[in-house]
Amino acid sequence: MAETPRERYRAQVRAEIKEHAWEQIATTGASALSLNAIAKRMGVSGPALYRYYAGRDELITELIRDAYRSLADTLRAAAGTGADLAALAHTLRTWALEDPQRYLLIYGTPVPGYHAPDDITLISAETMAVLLDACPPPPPDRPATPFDSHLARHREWAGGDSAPPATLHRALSVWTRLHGVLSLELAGHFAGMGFDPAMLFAAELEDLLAGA
Amino acid sequence: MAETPRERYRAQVRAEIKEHAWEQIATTGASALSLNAIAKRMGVSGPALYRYYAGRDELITELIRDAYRSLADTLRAAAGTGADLAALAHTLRTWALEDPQRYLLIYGTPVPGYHAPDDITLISAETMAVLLDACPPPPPDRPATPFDSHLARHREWAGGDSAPPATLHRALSVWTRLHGVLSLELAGHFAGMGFDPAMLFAAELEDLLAGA
DNA sequence: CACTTGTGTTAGAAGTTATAACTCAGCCGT
DNA sequence: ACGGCTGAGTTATAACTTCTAACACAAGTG
Repeated sequence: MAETPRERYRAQVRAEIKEHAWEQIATTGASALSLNAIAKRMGVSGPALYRYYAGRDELITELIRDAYRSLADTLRAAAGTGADLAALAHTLRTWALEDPQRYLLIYGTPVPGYHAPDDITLISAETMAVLLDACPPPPPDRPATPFDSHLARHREWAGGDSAPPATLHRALSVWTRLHGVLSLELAGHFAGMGFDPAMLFAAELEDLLAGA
Repeated sequence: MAETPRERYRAQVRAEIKEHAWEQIATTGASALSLNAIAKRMGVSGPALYRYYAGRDELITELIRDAYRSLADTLRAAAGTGADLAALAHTLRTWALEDPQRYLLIYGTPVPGYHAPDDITLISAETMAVLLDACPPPPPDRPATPFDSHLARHREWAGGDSAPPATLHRALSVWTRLHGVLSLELAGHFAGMGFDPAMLFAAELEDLLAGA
């Protein structure tokens, strides 16, 4: 390693910038993130930040990477302590509610032109792998659905994993259903409806577990 | 009515502005929508647009309103021709794929400070009402889930509708599950996975119909 | 101890939203 | 039909934004 003092300082400043960026994103949203405002809060002048990030896009990309990383680590840590699918779902929801804008930075509206770097899609795959491992194998008596057979032939995804198509299907259902409830909750679409989103989340989860 | 020529012209220009706005949103996303760019494309100078919209926020609010309106009208029209829940789901998906950014303008990442005007939430309720009407009543033998009983006591939502809690629950499941698949598809999260999102959508829908 | 490297500075270009002041064309009532 | 008011479009300006360029200087490096 041999960290020079300058590298150490550089890393520290980069981290500080990201910290302020998260703070700002949490209050004003990612689209309104301003390098200038961050600089002002750090007591330096605008262009100074360009020594550390090539531009706004690179900073946001780094934040997205960190968000993916945080989610993957959180879920993997939970799985490591023997959490089952239900506990994993709860971990996901807690992580999302902890910082809604962080969740939405990953799963929210994408910028049309933007393409994530390859390493980010790798981290995303890691998250899916944790989810996949937590999905119990399907009972052997259940007939394969059309989507199952489709998955058997089309799975560039999870190449290393030897899970049967029905399990892949299940993981996808878990993912999309939990995301469906979570994203609508975070976006405030349940606001005027009176019920507790946590209970809808629990109901959907219950349904998923019963179906296994 | 008695439309004066000026009112007529004003309405026409407002419509033209929105048209260009949609075009721009489709290609660059809502966050990058620029009044200046619209003005340039219309051959007028920047501040001219402020005669028609008080600012960027008002224009976007109007676009959001139109998006909700379009979705509600589309679904209601489909329901009017006797479409069942499956057909309605297909209509929703078609509408979303037709202009992904329009869907995401409604259901994507919200701006933290933003609160939609009341009339918009009314249109949203209209959409939910269509969905609710298409949900078949639950078989009477099924026991109420915890969420069902929760809904029975907490439903500021759908006050006029006399649907039983189990039907409300079903409508919420339909909404959140279809949205889960759709939003991840539109955001490109299924990109590298190889399978056809339409088939996952169909599988989720099938599951919903079977559960009824 | 001198030198190179990198950090922060100011200046400035090219954008953006938005307001103010002004010109002028077109509608409207007399 | 004609004068006046209303409102549309203009330019100028302020206050922002991202980002580049040129410069000063402090710090680590040999």
